[in-house]
Amino acid sequence: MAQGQNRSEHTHGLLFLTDEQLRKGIEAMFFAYRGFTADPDRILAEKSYGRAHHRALHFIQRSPGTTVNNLLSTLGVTKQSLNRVLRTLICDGLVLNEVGTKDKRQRHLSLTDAGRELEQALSNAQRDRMRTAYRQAGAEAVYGFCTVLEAMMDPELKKHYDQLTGGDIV
Amino acid sequence: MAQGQNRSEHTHGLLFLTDEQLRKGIEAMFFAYRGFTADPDRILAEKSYGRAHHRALHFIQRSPGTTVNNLLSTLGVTKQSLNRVLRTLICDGLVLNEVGTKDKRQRHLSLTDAGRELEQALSNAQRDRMRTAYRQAGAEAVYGFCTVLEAMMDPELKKHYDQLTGGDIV
DNA sequence: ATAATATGTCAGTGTTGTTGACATTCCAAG
DNA sequence: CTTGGAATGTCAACAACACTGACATATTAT
Repeated sequence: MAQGQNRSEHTHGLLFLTDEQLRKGIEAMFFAYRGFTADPDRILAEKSYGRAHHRALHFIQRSPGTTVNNLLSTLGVTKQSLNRVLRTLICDGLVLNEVGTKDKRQRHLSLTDAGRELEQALSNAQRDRMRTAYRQAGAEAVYGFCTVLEAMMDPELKKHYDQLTGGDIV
Repeated sequence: MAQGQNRSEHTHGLLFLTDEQLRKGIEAMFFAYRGFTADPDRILAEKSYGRAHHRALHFIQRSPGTTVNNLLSTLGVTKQSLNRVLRTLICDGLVLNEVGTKDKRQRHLSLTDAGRELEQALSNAQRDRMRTAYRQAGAEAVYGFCTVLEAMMDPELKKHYDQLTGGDIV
């Protein structure tokens, strides 16, 4: 089968890649990322929130009780930038900010019911497109998709990714 | 939560996808895109350009002589936003702006030698990471990577993508 | 006691996107 | 030939979201 041929190239350790092939991958990333954010963006625009709010909600949902510092290094932004977003989310009653019990300097972040509701709406929109794309492409393609994306990450960000996803494949 | 899923489900034509699996793909996209733009961003920062300049240079290089309108719909931004970027690139002598011969309303955009030089530097940085990731992941994974990304695009953007890449695989 | 850590906040700046309004140039249809 | 519309350029104002730098406040660690 064709797969065997492809794999044999891989076992030789040398994948012949033209600039055209690489350029195509670059453009695929560009166009796909637009689609990736399009659906949540529409919901966010209604509530006059932005992508930064979505990201904060997502990672707080993913790690309830996380600290500000941890969220900072996951998102890779400055505390001033994150603070602007967090302040509005806390004021709007979407995020809870609780003083740590062990270390009272820390603030533990979690979602309120309203926060969970919005996060769900955003995630559902994004997952719907993801699910459709996955089904259209097939399981093997999905496996390859994640493998390449993981290989593209900066090591520092890969750590956060592995920590969140548990390190297992797809 | 269910952990019994494997590729065999693909043969059934129905991919069973948990929210966890989809969430993982979403996070992979987020973290990978950061890596995807990191290297060009460093070069751009030195020259006090931004990502928008990179995108303009890329697509002008890709379709020399393209019109402003075509570039607009490829990039998916307003003409005012693009114009700000184009103006600096033209003033800095990186982009040529020539009145159309057939239709003199149109402006045909192309890169100067200096423009090509910067575009090459940016593209090389981005392709290097892409190449490394491709080699690390293998040919099959690359095929799947592109397949899923293509399935994620909005139909309108997919047209531009197909037009640029010629529609052939990887 | 002092230093370091975790967090919050203020002020300023830059890039990149948005709308809205308006001028110019030019093609094409009446 | 006039008129409508398309393609382009530009001005102004504004918002989101990133940055830096400086400073304040608890709290913990040494």
